[in-house]
Amino acid sequence: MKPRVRFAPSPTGYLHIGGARTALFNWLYARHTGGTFILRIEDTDAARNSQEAVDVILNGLRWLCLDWDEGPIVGQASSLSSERVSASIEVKVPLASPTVTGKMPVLPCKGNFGPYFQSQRSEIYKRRVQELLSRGLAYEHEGAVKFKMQREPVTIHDLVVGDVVRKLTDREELDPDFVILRSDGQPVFHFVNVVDDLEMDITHVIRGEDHLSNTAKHIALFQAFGVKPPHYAHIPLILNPDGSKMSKRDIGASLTSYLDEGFLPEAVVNYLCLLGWSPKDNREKLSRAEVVERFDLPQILRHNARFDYEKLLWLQGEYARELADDRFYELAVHAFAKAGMDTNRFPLTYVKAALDTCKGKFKLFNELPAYAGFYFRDEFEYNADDAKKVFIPENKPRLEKLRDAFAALNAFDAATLETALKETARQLGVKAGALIHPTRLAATGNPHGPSLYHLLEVLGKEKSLARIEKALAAIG
RNA sequence: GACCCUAUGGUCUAGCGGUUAGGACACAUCCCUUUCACGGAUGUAGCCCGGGUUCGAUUCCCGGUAGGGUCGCCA
Repeated sequence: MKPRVRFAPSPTGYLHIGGARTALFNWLYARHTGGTFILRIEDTDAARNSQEAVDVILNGLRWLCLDWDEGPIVGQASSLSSERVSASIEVKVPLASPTVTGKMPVLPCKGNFGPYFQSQRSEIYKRRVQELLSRGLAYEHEGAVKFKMQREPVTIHDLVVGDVVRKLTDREELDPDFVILRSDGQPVFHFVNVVDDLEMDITHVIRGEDHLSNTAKHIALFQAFGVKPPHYAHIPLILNPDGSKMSKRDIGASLTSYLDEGFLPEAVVNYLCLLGWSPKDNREKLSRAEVVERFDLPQILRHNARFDYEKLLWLQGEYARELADDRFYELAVHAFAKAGMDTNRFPLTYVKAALDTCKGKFKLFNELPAYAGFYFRDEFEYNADDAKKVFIPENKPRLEKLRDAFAALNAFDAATLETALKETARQLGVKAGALIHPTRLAATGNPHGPSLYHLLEVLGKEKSLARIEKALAAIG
């Protein structure tokens, strides 16, 4: 029987990076085994539910290209533009318009085990509570319904951790029973979670280790219903760099923050794979297909891992460098637009030529406007520290001579510019650097950037000379 | 407090009853490039502590310590 695995987030308007990795591991296991990946929305907390909150989850998964076989159908109205989804990865999520009824998310779903929103499954839960009640396995208590928990230790057979014998804590020793139906009539998480897994024929539960202790309750519930519990795999948690628990308000805890910073989803996915899982052959950079092929539960590590932003950034650089041109342009244009720069005002060939000089030289797309903004605006500040160093009186006559040399040029391509600059330096009896640095600052305002000769070629003779002229005036 | 999980350089990890304990990120130095980035080379740095088993433990067992998790009418 093919595995049926699920990711069951609750819509809080926020998708934790750890939750994203849980989704990823579930997805990987389903794809590796040829099983079914199910997305179930645990929206029992009506107060927090909204279409937007559900969209955060759906869009987050779509961004990471984690497609699901059963669950809500994603609409085209998604706030995430499709161009941000890797072209190299087939997205199986069918597109359709979502229907929204009131405040509750009622997206059309696919799959034969629906509904996939817990808010629509109350009848099922009611029936299951009655079942336990009538069989004497649960009882009413102060308006709520409590489940008669066994007092003996429960053995959890975990695919990652191994056999765990969960004994009662001293509190549970006093009263091991727990509430399954609140006095307001709402069933609690432990109960709905088990009932849904049971009704949806879930075979593997892959979730964070924070659920390990509570698994005893879940197993007891399955047994009460006379059903064999699914296989459990508890994966280690993601910690802050300082080793503390990564909670909602910590930097980098939200998946959305990586999208906002201009990370590539393939870099995020690759990095997340490496956190708590290893291919064990010293390889780090792995394509999605390679991970799907190698991924399996026994290779999952047992200890928590700290989030290493620098390593993610390294992977980001790796993937950014080898982006296909079309996608690179799209992401770059998007980054400029986000920074308030409309590159559409410039000829497409100019934009592409400008971007070509930047490819592979920056990592995050959010860095791009600062890195290459000089291509798209003539007004910019000179880097103060660098200006102090290179906009000095003795450089003025040198820069004037270079301006004259450039002005005399017929061709204005990188090779010609390089020759002219080096020849000018030779005549001046100075190192090329004495001309390169002030010219770079004049043209871009920054001490760092694309290759000087190539950037001047893209800028063109007129703009290049104008900027040198302007710098000359600034030197005074 | 009780119960559970975990422990290899700063970080992510490979590994094994006998290894010069391997790789990656980061860091340092050098080369390339008169920017930055990339690439190349070199280097600093590690088996939590204490017992036990064993001819021999980083590896197996026990204890300690540390970190994390769970004990809700939150999910």
